[in-house]
Amino acid sequence: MQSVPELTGAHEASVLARLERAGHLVDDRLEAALADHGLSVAKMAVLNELARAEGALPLGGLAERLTCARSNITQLVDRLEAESLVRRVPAPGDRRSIHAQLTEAGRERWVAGAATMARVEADLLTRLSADERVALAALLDRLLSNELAPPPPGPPAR
Amino acid sequence: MQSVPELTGAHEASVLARLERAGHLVDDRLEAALADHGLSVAKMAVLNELARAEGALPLGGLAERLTCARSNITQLVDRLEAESLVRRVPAPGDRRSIHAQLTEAGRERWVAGAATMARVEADLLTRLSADERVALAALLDRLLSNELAPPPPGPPAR
DNA sequence: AAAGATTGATCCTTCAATCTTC
DNA sequence: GAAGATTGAAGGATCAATCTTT
Repeated sequence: MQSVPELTGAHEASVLARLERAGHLVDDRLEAALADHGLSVAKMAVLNELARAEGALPLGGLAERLTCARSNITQLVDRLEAESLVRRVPAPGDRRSIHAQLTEAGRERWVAGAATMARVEADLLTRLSADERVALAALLDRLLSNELAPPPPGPPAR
Repeated sequence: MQSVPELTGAHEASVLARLERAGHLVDDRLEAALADHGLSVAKMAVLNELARAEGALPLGGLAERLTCARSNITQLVDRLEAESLVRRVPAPGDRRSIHAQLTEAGRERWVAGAATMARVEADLLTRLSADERVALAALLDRLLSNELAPPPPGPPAR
């Protein structure tokens, strides 16, 4: 049993730990509020894209916009279709492709869900002043700048 | 929320959206790095508690420390035990209770995993100065102050 | 062969129901 | 009956393999 790892990590971890907790807090609040409408964050993401598209979208396109695996979309749409919130329609030109479309019920649920999400988000941000929101956004942007540019020197982490 | 609904809405969402993305970024990096050791963030959380405990912990106690459902621990420990990283031992005084204990292999994997996590975390924070880290932590704390005190006036969100 | 979608396996998480022990 | 743990069902996500169409 060698010496306890971390210690130097304590300082760093605390910032990232807060970040994780904050992310989960937002997630949990949204999930809980959407559950009242029989919705979830994952379902709302699909409904959102479909509503913004003002028409049908290929399943692969949905996967791309939500940056997730195509098989994930297959199952998500399965559940949404079982609830009649979304409909699968054959793609016009290409018989390989399948498009997803909002139903009337789906559009109504989306409206309700979007209103709920906006309320939860506004609620969470009441603790921060306008200046603080700007400052937080800026700091997160600097952290996120990492996303497309993994540091050059040495292997990232192994 | 009395002024310009659309604009403030977009503004709020962008801060929260960044928060979610940042949270996922951290998660994904940790998950990818730990995968090289056959570990995951969830498994590391269990290993961490067991290592800190310097002995055996009841499964219910683990669920409490990780603030998750007890059934989650059951399955997590199932998988860890299948890999011989953790061992289930009968609790001394109470025949209802079962304790989990790190094996030697488990302790070794934990050491490797902890080192990897520390590296990933340090790596992610290189983009922020010491001052920025402090500022970010403070802002997140204010956001988190919401956690145990859901605003009193009016129904939270429905 | 490559693109689009699905299926099957696995992991992570929760809830409700169950079983044993207290 | 209540506490501790497990099981079963389900949502959510990923990857590898498969099937159809291009």
